[in-house]
Amino acid sequence: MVKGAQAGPAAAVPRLSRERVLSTALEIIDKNGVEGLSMRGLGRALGRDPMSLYHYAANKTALLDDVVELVLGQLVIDTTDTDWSAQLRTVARAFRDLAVAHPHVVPLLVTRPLATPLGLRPLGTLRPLEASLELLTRAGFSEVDALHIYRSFFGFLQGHVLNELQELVDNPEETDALLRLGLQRLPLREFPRLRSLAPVLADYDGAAELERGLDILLAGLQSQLPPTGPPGIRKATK
Amino acid sequence: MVKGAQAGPAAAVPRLSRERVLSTALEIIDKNGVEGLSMRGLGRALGRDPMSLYHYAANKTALLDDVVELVLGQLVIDTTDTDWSAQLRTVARAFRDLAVAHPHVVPLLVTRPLATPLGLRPLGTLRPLEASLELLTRAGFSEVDALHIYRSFFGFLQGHVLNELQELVDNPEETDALLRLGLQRLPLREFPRLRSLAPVLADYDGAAELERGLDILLAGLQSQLPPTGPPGIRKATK
DNA sequence: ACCGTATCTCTACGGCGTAGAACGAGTAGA
DNA sequence: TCTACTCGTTCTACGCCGTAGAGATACGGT
Repeated sequence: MVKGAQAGPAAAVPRLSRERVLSTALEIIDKNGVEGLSMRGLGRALGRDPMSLYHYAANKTALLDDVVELVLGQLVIDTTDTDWSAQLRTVARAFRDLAVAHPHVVPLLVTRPLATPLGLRPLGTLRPLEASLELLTRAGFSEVDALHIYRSFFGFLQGHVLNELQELVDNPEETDALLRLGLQRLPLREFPRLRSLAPVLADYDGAAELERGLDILLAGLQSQLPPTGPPGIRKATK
Repeated sequence: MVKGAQAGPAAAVPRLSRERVLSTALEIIDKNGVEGLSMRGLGRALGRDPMSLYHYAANKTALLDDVVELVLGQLVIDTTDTDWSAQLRTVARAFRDLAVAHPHVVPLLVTRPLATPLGLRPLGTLRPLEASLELLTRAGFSEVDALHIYRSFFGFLQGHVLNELQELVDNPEETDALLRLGLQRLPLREFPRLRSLAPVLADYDGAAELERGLDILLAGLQSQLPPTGPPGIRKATK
């Protein structure tokens, strides 16, 4: 018998690795949603016994945290950008792009931090926080203010994608907005406003809405929290 | 034999009802989290066969939607308030109070709308939307602007509670902030800012943070979207 | 006394996460 | 060359899960 063993009816698999495990998990989630991912199914997809996965993650919840890391790791923040609000805008767009590219991961994105304590999360999920702090303190904000801004900013982003990715369409083959969204079920008496908004709801533009929100938020931050620190020479917008 | 049948070794149960089913489900979630709720466990808690629950909900996901309705139904909006931004402030505080009272329900609150199309959700979960639209159009906003404001507002609220309810503490019996949050695990080189923020992170004040955020958001909305409609005589803050 | 309906129970199926022990191949030391 | 050890993997098994399908029971109206 050959030693390499590269053949086989189901094509023997090359080798297992953390990367292959996690990216396959992400693929399954992208296709079938979080509920559609099981250790057994993932094992099947990798041509391995489910138990072999426990070499790469302590348990299923840890694996989910790692999937979050895999996605959030793609979010790059340029901490050397001297225009902090422009940089945040760029990050916001990148974050939205990620969410739109992986809508089924969004539940994990917003939900895992409620279960896993900060200090135990995969490092990749904490880098955006560290980088934001770096960016903002370099821009002259105090550490405390930097944290406030980070929180408003990512809170806003999470709220935005949760809004944008809401399930609206009930009946895709219908063309009339009201029927498409299934709003005809709502009692006319109780929900007149909502029903009359059907056409508006039906053509939500996420990218535009994000920009509008950013305008408000960044303007608000700029007026409430002028950079106080010494680092560079400020333009003194105030 | 008696007809009432009120006795029994495990004290026969009075009667099942939608309300009892849902409020027991909520209790279990409050105690054990969403993952801790199973149809079988819920049946056990009610002294009934699990299958009897399917008389009150089509399946488990519908039951979860109904739990969201049970919680969100407690959010009252006074659509007759002539000061829309004050009313939103009140609603914001009530929403936060609900989230703090039922932290384990928050994952459902933010996550179920991603799975259930608008038109198929329990009516109680849509009432805050309808009421907000009513409040804002009465205040003179166009329907479209009212929707925009609703979205920024609830997006902000969701972002806020997700921030506030993040799991931070790793080691509760520790007194030093860094160790309490488990941040000593983070490589000093890569996470200097985050580590130095440990004491600040450790005493997060959710209520105060909410007010700060509301200040920014409401001011922003007020400046970006002055009421345009005709209804009442406006105070013309502008 | 009867029936229809609403409520509830029984049984069973296929799937889940993962504990515990065993296995096989590869590597390093003797 | 033999041996000991490690690492990735697999096998088997346990106790959960959601829920389909069919049947039992209780009850309100006639």
